[in-house]
Amino acid sequence: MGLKQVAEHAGVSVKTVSNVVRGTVRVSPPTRERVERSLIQLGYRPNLSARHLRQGRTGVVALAVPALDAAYFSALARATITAAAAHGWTVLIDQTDGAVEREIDIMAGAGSHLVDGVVLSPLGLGALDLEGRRPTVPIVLLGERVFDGPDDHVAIDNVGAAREATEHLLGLGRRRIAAVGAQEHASAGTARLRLQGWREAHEAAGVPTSAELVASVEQFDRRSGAAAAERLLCLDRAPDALFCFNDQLALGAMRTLALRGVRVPDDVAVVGFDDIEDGEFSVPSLTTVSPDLRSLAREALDLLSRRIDGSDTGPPREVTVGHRLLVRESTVGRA
Amino acid sequence: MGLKQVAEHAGVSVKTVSNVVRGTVRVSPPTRERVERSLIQLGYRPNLSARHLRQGRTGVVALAVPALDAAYFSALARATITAAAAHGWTVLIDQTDGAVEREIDIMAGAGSHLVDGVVLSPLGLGALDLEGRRPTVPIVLLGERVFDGPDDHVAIDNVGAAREATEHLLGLGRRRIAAVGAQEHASAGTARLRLQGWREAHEAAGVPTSAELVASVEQFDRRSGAAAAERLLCLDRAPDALFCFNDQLALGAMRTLALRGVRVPDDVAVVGFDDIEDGEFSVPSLTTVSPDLRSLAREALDLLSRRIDGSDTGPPREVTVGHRLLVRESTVGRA
DNA sequence: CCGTCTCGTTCCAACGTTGTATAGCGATGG
DNA sequence: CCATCGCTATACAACGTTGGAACGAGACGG
Repeated sequence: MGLKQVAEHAGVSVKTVSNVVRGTVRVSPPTRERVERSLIQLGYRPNLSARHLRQGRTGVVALAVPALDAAYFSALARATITAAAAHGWTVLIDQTDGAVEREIDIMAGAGSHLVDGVVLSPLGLGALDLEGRRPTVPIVLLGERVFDGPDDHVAIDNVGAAREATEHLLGLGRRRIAAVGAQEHASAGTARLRLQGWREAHEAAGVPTSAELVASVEQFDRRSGAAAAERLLCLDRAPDALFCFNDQLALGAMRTLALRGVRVPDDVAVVGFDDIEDGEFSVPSLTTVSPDLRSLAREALDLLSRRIDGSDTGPPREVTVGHRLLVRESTVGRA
Repeated sequence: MGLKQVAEHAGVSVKTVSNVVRGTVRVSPPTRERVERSLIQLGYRPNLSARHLRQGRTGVVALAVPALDAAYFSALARATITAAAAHGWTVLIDQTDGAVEREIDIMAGAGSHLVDGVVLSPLGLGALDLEGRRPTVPIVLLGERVFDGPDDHVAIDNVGAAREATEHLLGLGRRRIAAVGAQEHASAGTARLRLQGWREAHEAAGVPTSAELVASVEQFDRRSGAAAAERLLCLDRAPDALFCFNDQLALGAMRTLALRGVRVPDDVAVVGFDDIEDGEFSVPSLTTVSPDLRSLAREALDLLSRRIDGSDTGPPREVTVGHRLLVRESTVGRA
C-alpha cells in the first residue's frame, strides 16, 4: 500500500502517482482518473514518515505545558490545537509537571526531528537552565519572559492586568486587599509580575500595602488558595478583598470563605485571574482577568511559522496580546 | 548532523555509529568511546522520521477526545500521557468536538503511518459510521460500547455506577430523584446507560419513577445543568435529589439551586459523575462517582500495545475498570 | 602451520517519498 | 518534411536509518 503498489496497479510510474496525490503538477485527465481509481481501490494512505524524511519537516509542533488537567492549560491547549489547524499542523502535547528537568529535555530533545517547533509554557525555567542550549528547532515561550534568550515570546501584560484588577477593587472602596499567590522562589516570574501590578495600583491610589496581606502559596491550585484564605482570616485586621493570582486560588479561597460564613462580596470581594470556566458558574460567579487565549495561541504559532519557514530571521520578537477584566458577582454582587 | 557525518568524524562506518547509538549490538570499548565522543561533539540527534520509516512504527499513539477543555477529558488526557510513557510512547491529542465526521476522519485517516494506534473516546459515533472502515491501525474505544465493531473497548460499569449513586440517594430517604442528562439522540450511549442504572435502582427499591423527573440536556456542560435545574424547580412536586450524569451538569445545577435559595443537601441532594477537581472544592463539595482513570488509561494502552506488537490477534476484548462513589457534602452535608 | 570459529565491523539494500533531469510524443511552424 | 516547442510521464537519486549478509582479523585447537 505505497505509491509503488498503486503505480503497478495503474500501470504508471511511481512519480506520476505521487503527482496525482499531491496535485501540484499537471497530470492529464485520463491518467489522473486511472490513478485515482487505483488509489481508492487500494485504499492508499501516504506514509507521513517517508514524506517527512524527504522534506525535512514533520508538520507537527509540540506544546509543552506544566499540567494538562489545570483548566487554564487545557484551555490553552484547545486554543493551540485550533490555531495550529490553520497552519495545517498537528499538535503534540507534552507535560512538564513543572519540572525544570522536563522543560529542558523538551527544549533540547525536541530537536529529534519529531517536531518542527515548540511552544513552551515554562514554570520553573530560569535563565541558567538554557544558557548552553544548542538551538535545534524554533521555540516560542509563553508567559513571563524569564531570561534574555534567543526565543520569541508571547504574553499578556501581566503587570497591567493585575493593576486593573486591583484598581477595580480599590474603586469599590476596598482598602485591605490581600494578594494571594506570591511565591518564594525567584524564578516564579508570573507571580512576581502580578504582585508588582498589585503594588503599583496601591501606590497610584495612595493606599498603603502591608506585608501581612501578601499570601504566599506553594502551587497555583485550589488547595493552596483555601489554605491562604484560612491564614488571612486569622489576621487581626482581616482583608476586605482578595486579589488571587489565578482562578483556582480564588475558587479555593472562596470555598474557605463560604465555610467560615464570610459573605462574598459583602464582607470580602474576590478577583481571580485566567477566566477558567469554573469561575463563570461558581457561587458567586468570579470576577477575573480574561486573557485572549485565541490571540495568544495564534500569535505564538504565527511566530513559530515565520521562524520555521525562515521568513523571519531577525532578533527575538516580543508580542503582547490583549486581556479584559470580567466583572462578575464576586466583586459587585448579584445584578 | 546525521549518522553519516558522525561516522566520518569518528572514522568508522555509518552502521557502527548506529550500533553505538542504539546499544543493541556489542561494540568494542575503544570504538564505542571514539564514536561517543564524536556523537557529543557534533550534537547528534537521531532523525525519528527516518527511524520510523525504516521500522514501520512511529512510537506515537493518538488520543481523540471531544474537547480537551472539559475537565474529565483533560484528566483523561493526563492519565493517558502518563500511561503512554510507560510504553515509551508519545501521545498526540486530537479534538473531535463531538463531530461524528471528525471521529470518522481520525479512525480512517489515522492510518497515515503517523500513529501506531488510536485511543478514541467517541461521542456521537454510531454503528453505521464505522461499518465500512478498513482497519489500518489498532483502535481502542473508551466509554460505552456503541456497536459491535472489531475494536477493543475499555469502560467502567456505567449502569452499576449509576445504580450505586441512585441507591445512595434512596438510602438517604430521597424519593423524588431527578435524572439530569438524558439525551434525545439514540447514539448517546453513556446517557442511556446511566439512565438505565437510575431506573434499575428505583425498581430494585420499589420506588416509582416518573417521566417528568427525567431532564434532557443538549450537552454535558454547566449551562445545560443550570437550565435543567430551572425546569425541575418549576415542577408541581419539585425533586428532592438530582442525579446528574456528569459533574459539570451537577455544578451548573447547584449554581441554580443556590441562586434560587434551595439548600443543598437539606432541600435537594445532588450527585454527579466523573469526579472532576471542581467538585471537590465547590460549596457544598460534590458527591460523585469517581472512575479509575489511571486504570482506564493503562488498560487501554496495554490493549493497544498487544494489538500493535501482534501478541494479541484474538477477538475484540472488553475490559471493565473500577470506580467508587465519593460521598461528600452535596448529599450528606458538612461533617 | 593451517583450517575453523568468533567477534567486531563494513557493505548493501530497503523503507516510501519527492526534486531534478530527461525521455517520449504529438502538434506546430518554417 | 524536418526542426522545434510544449507538455506529460519516467528514471534516478537522495532524505537518514537499520537488518542482514559478507568480510577481515585475531584466537584457538588439531
